[in-house]
Amino acid sequence: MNEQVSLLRAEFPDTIAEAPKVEAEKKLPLLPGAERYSKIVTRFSPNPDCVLHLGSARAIILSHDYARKYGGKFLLRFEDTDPRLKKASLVFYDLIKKDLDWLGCRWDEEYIQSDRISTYYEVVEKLIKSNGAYVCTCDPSTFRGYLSSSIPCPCRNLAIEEQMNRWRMMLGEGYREGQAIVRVKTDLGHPNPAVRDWPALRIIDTTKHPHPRVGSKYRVWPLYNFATGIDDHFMGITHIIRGKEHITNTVRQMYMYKHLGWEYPVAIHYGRLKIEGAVLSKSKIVQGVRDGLYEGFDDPRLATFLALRRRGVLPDSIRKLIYDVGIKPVDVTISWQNLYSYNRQMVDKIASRYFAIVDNIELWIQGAKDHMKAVLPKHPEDKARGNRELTVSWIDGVVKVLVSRSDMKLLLSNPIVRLMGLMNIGNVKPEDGHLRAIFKGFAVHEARAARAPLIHWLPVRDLVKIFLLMPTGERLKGLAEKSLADEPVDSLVQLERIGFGRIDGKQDNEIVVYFTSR
RNA sequence: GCUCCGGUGGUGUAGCCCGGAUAAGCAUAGUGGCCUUUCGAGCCACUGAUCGCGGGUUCAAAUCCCGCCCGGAGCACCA
Repeated sequence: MNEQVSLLRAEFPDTIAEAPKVEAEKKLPLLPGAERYSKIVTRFSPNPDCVLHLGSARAIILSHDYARKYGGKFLLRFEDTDPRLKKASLVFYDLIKKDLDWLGCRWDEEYIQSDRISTYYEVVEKLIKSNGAYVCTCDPSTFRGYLSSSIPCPCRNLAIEEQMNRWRMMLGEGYREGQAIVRVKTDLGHPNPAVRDWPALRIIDTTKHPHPRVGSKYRVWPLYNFATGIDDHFMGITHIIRGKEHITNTVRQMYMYKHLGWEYPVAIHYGRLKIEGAVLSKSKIVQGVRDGLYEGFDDPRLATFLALRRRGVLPDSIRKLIYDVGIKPVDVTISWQNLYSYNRQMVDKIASRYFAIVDNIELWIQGAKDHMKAVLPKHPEDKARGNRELTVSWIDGVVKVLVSRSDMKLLLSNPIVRLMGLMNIGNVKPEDGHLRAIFKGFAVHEARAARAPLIHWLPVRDLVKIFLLMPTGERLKGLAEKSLADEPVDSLVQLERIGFGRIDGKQDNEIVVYFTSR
């Protein structure tokens, strides 16, 4: 068995889930009402009108992980029943699945509501025949009038045959868009007017607004509560984990369940998850991308999963964050620091170290010998990873290195400063366009004894250009040691004293690094 | 306005349902120290909430009750 695992790991490193997840899973609180079911079934049901972002993380991770924890099933269901206002786009069906894969939330079954229209038609007929629904032809504003005074509209109590007749007219060409709607009967005296006789199916002119998948095949489309309620029942969902904006929807749907003699699943509602400063509105994201305000759905300024992945955030960091936040109905505004902290704990172990400088200044060192070599480990705790070597030589009788301009103050105010892995220097003075310093020995312990700051540096030769993309969208040009070029695309690295990043690509002798965090 | 829900240190969370054990645990951020050829990780210490406000019940309340204030969600032929 172990042999097989190690073989698998060697061949397909991505197929094996790693340990941190197990540790995090311990913190998942018990699922309410789990004992009532022999098998837990959860679902994630996005509208494919945008890519997924951090705001969906609670629904996805909790639904998936609870299903796994209890040995149940996790379903993916695309809710694309609005060809007009919240119209789906074909690309998003695919991108959403990629997001889920990346998050490690593999689904057991997949459904698309636009494939299930006939099911909804069957149920609505059953519902009409059992006097649980009716076809309303009232003008919306007149209907609202009846509703607010708890008066049944003239359509509500028509005979069932007449209702069926109207329903067939809806399906045919008997009514135009907006002229008829199916409503589910509830309690007209319900304290919340929003619950009273809610709309279940409406007509959409799909010749004008074709559905991206099924075109103009259907003109009667179910609304959210109807489609979701039916699917949750037929798919055997035991636990619905969704945002608290759906609380009244739960109340609405329970009326339908009662009409049909179904048992409503356990519904858990969580609050909105925001992250400071980030735009988490799907319409704004889509609009921003379309207008060119963002580079794409993976623009580092966005909190989409695509962007987080590109920036080097690991899915398990998001998972840990979600576990930490829990399932309360209150809205939470997470700080990026929190995410970064979880991420660092994992990335620190895997990221190799390199020197890089964004804004450099030359430092000329007198008294140092020619041909020096600094040997630094790629990872301080994992020596097996090997070393990187930086060499410096005399140029016009001095050793020239590059240091970060941001270290200037530190260089000028300390009697001794250590260039990591190379030597100690002192007497730093600014000169026209560069800094000048004097060699002060090699010994680390001397630097430590003098409480000398340690700074990173670069040789003036053997460098690669880097292009650093910051989370703010800012683009910084810089230089890094040559060995950074050996890092494969997609690997996570630490640019020492700058922060963590992900190698995004290499082009024109330049390495593109997406900055993750300090 | 109506119908719901919630308010614990900068941020997030535990505890409250079944009131008492340290007048509040943890994480993160902040500060200091140790360690260390990174401003990372690790270790240690410190800072920081009288638990939204006021009243009540009780020997005892963050935990129960009432009022108030504040915040959020819903009130679409959207999901």
